[in-house]
Amino acid sequence: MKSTIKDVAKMANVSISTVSRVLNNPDIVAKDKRDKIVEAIKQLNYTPNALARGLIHKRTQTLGVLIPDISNLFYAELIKGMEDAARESGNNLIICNTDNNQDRKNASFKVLSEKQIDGIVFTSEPVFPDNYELFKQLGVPIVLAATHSLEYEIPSVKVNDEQAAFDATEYLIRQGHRQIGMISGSMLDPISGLPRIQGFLRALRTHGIELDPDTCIEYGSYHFKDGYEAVKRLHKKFPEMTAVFATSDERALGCISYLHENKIKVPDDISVIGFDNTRMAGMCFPKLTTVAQPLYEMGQLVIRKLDRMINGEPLEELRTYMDHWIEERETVYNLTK
Amino acid sequence: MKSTIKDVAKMANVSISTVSRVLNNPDIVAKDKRDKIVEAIKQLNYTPNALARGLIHKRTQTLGVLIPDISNLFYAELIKGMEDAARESGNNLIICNTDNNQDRKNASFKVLSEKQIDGIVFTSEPVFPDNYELFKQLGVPIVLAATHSLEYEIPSVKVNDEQAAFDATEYLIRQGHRQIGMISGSMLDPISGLPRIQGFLRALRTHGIELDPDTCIEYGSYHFKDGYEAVKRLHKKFPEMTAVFATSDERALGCISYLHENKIKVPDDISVIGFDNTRMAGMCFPKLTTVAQPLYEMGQLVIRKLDRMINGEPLEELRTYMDHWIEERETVYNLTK
DNA sequence: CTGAAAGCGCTTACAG
DNA sequence: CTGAAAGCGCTTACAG
Repeated sequence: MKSTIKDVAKMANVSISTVSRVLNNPDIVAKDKRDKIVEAIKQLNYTPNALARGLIHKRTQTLGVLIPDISNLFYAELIKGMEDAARESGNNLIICNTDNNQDRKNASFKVLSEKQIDGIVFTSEPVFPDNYELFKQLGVPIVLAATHSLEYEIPSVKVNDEQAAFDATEYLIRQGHRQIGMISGSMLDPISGLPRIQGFLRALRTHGIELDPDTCIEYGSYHFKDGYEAVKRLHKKFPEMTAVFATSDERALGCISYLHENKIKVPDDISVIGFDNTRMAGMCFPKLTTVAQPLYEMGQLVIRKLDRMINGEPLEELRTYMDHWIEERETVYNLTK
Repeated sequence: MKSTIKDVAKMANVSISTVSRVLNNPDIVAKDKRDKIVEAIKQLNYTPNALARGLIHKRTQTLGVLIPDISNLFYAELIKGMEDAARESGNNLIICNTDNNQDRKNASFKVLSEKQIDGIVFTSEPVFPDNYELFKQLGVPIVLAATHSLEYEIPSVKVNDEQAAFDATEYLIRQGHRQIGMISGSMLDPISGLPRIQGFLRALRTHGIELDPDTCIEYGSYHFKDGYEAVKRLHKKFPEMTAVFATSDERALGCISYLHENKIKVPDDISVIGFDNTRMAGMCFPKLTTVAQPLYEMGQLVIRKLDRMINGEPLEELRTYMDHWIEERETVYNLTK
C-alpha cells in the first residue's frame, strides 16, 4: 500500500502540516524535525499524491495533446520536441490520437477536461467554429501546432506554408525545370492544402511559366498510397513534366515508388521534391530533397508558449511562423548544367 | 471558471449527493429531480473532476508508458495499438520518453507514481534488478512490451526473437544464399541482441553452413547511420557475402544506402532482410523484405493485459510470444532460379 | 428516494 | 517554528 502524509507524520512524530512544510518549504521547519521527517519519507518511500495536490492548486502539470494520426512519422518528431520541452517545465503529456474523427475529438476533449489538464495543444487541423466552442468550454489555454487560425485569436506555431511552397517551386525552377507538376492535399484544406497551391502557382507566375492548374495539379490524401495513385494520374495527363512537388514526404515517396516501378528514373527523368523532412527523407533511396520544417523545435516552442500562457505570462507573438528551408538531397536533377 | 457539483446542486435545488447519484447511478433518483439535474449539468457545462474521483476511488484510468525513443517509427505503431486499446477500456496514456537514460527513467517513475497511474508499461529494455526494485516500489501492475524477463515474474508481450532470427536466416538460405552476413545489436543486449545472434547461428548450423561469427557478424546501434557504418565494415571483412540480415528496418535501410552509394545493387548483388516491418519498409526503394512483428497488435495486447491485472482478473499467460512472419518484398534475390 | 456527514490526501491561512 | 481546522470536489455508507 502506498504511504500517505499521515504515515510520515506518525513515524516522525509531527503533524501533517509540518510534513507538508518540509515538502514545500523545508527551510521553515526546525532542523531536527526536518531530518526526522526526511528520514521517514525515505523509509516509507513516500511520494506525494498529485491528485490531492492538484485538487488544491487547480493545477495538474499535465497537458493534453490532440494528434490526428500518431503513427505518422511527422508527429513522432513533433511529439519528441513537445515531450522534451514538457519535461523541462515539469509537465507531462497526455496524447490523444483522434484518427481524424470528430467523435473521438469530442471524447478526448471531455476526458482531458475531466482530468483537469492545464492546457491543450491542438495539432494540424483547421479550427472550425464548433472546435472553437469546445476550446472555450474547456476554459484552459490552448496552442495550435502546425496549424493556425486567422478567424480566432489563438496562439499558434507553424511554418509559412504559402511561402514554403513558393520556395520549393522556385527551387525547381532554378534547377531549370519548367514543366512542373504538383501533388497536393485538398484545396478545401485551408492549412496545408490551399496555401501550398497558392505558393506553387505564385512561383509559376513570378517566373512567367504558364501551366493550366487543371493539368499540372493532382490531389490526394497524405498517405504513401495516395501519392502513388496521384502521380499515376498526373503523369498520364501531364507526360511532359520533368519535376513534381509533392506536399508531404510520404506523398513524395509514394510518387517515387510509382515512377521506379514504371522505369522512370528519379531524378534523371523526373525530379521529386517533398515536404516535411521527416527522418524517412534521409533514409530512402535516392535520398529525398524536401522542404524542411523544424518539427522538433516546433514541438518545443508550442509547449513553451503553452506553459507561458498557463503561468499568465505575456506572449511575444500570437502567431509564430518558423523558418523552413530546402533540404537538398538527391531527388532533384539540375537541368541547367 | 469550471463549474462544480455544488453549482449543479444549487441550480437544481438538490443536495450534492443527489447530483452524484445521477452521475453514477441515475436510475436510483426520482425522474423529476433527475431531469432538473441533467438540465443543470447541461446548462453549466459541468464535467466531473477526475482528481476528486481518483482520490476516492484510488483509480485514475491513466496508464504510464515508458518509451526509450519516441521518434523511432517502431514505437509509432506500438503506441497506436496501445492508444486504441486504452480508449476501448476507458484509459488514457501518459507517455514518457526516456531517451535510454537512467535518470530520466527514474524521474518518470517518480512522476507517474505521484500522478497515481493505475499501471505501467515498460518498453524494449531489459529489466535490471534496480528497475525491478522501482517496479515493486511503484506498487502498480506492470507489463513489458517488446521485452521480457526470465528472472522475474512479470507479464510481457513480444515476439520470439531467437526463432524470428532463425526464420529470417533460413529464408535467406532457402533463397540459395550461403554467404550470409549479419548486422546486429550488441551481444550484451539480452532482448534483441544475443537471441537474434543465436537464432542466426542456429540456422547456419542447421543447414550445415560454416561461417566464422567474427567475420560474418558486425555490430552497431539501431540507427540508420549505424547500419550504414556496420555494413561498410562487414563488407570489407566479408566481401563474398551475398546477403545480409540486419536486425532492424533502420539498420537495413542504412545498409542499403551504403550499398547503393557503392554501386552494389540490392538485391542483385547483395540481398538485405530487415526486422520490425515498420511502415517505412513499404515506402522505400526497393521495398524492404523484413521480419514482421505485429506491432499494433502487440500494443493492443499489452494494454489489455495491463487492464486485466488492474481489474484483478487472471492472465491466461504470463509471457506472451506473438507470431512473426517474413514480409516478402523486393530486397532478397532468389539465387536458386 | 434524499440529505448530512465523513473521508480521500493534501495545502494553507490562523493561532499560539 | 508548529498544530488544529477548513477546504479542494467528489463518493458513499448511514439515517430517515
